Amino acid sequence: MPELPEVEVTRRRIEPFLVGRTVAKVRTGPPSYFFLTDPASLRRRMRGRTFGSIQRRGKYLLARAEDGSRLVLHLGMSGQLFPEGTSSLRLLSATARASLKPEEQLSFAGDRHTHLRVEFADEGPDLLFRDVRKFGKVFWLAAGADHSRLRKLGPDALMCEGNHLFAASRGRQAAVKQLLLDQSIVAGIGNIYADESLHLAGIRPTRRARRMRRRECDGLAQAVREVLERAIATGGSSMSDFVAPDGEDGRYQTEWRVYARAGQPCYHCGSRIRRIVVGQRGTHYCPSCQD
DNA sequence: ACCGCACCCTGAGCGC
DNA sequence: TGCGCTCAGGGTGCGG
Repeated sequence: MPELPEVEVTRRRIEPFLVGRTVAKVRTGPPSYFFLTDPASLRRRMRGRTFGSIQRRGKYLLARAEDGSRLVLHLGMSGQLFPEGTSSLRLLSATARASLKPEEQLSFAGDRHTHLRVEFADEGPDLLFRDVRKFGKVFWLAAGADHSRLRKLGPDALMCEGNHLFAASRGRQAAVKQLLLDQSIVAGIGNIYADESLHLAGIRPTRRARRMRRRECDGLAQAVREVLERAIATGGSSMSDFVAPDGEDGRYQTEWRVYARAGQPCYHCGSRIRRIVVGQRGTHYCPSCQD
């Protein structure tokens, strides 16, 4: 599931395939809630644009055209953004993979889950946005326009600060983990990095936010930044479907301390990692390191 | 203002 | 072998 590190890795690797290129044609799937801008309108508005930069805000990507209009993308749960011809087995489900010959698995051309394809005026590869679960989002923002989804975002999680977490947690009965997952408080943290950050900070995910002391908020903010920076440096976490635009897997999943490790020993103290549910999310923690 | 929960979707993995 | 069920998760929006 793409969170801040996976989105940032995607941004960096997609940049050379986007910046400076002019859109010749856009192909889309049918209208669905995936398209917050109607696909016909999106195709029309993108044609002829030249992209000047691609930025990230929380888990959103914003590709900026020369006139200040922007293509906004959210990868949702299973979104994949990559140039045509990317070779990765993760672009296919296990069953789809099994039905293909090995040579057909090497280069992905598009399928029914590919909702957006951008063709450019040059000879370079198309850009594809594939999303099996369709929780991703695409919309177009005219120059100077804003969108409620972007307006609501808190400061980027890479800039997470203790005083901000402390202020935001005052009077909140909810678990501190839910605070971290609230994109309007800090933008970019998802389920994996919330659990990982809380373990590094030694704080139990169920701790009521209002009980957090100032010093603990400082420690948690630092842990969030450390975990996210390390995850970016290792190419993000690859589970079933995250694939960077160059087809390479991330490696951070090999460094998970608690996520998906229920029943296994804590690397720090040897206690068995527990799995509980917090705010309808699977939550993993060490009962002895985190209190 | 805050909080719990339903909802959107598909594939994997299970039991029968 | 195959069907039907459950689960996973981000973000929004609803009702309490």
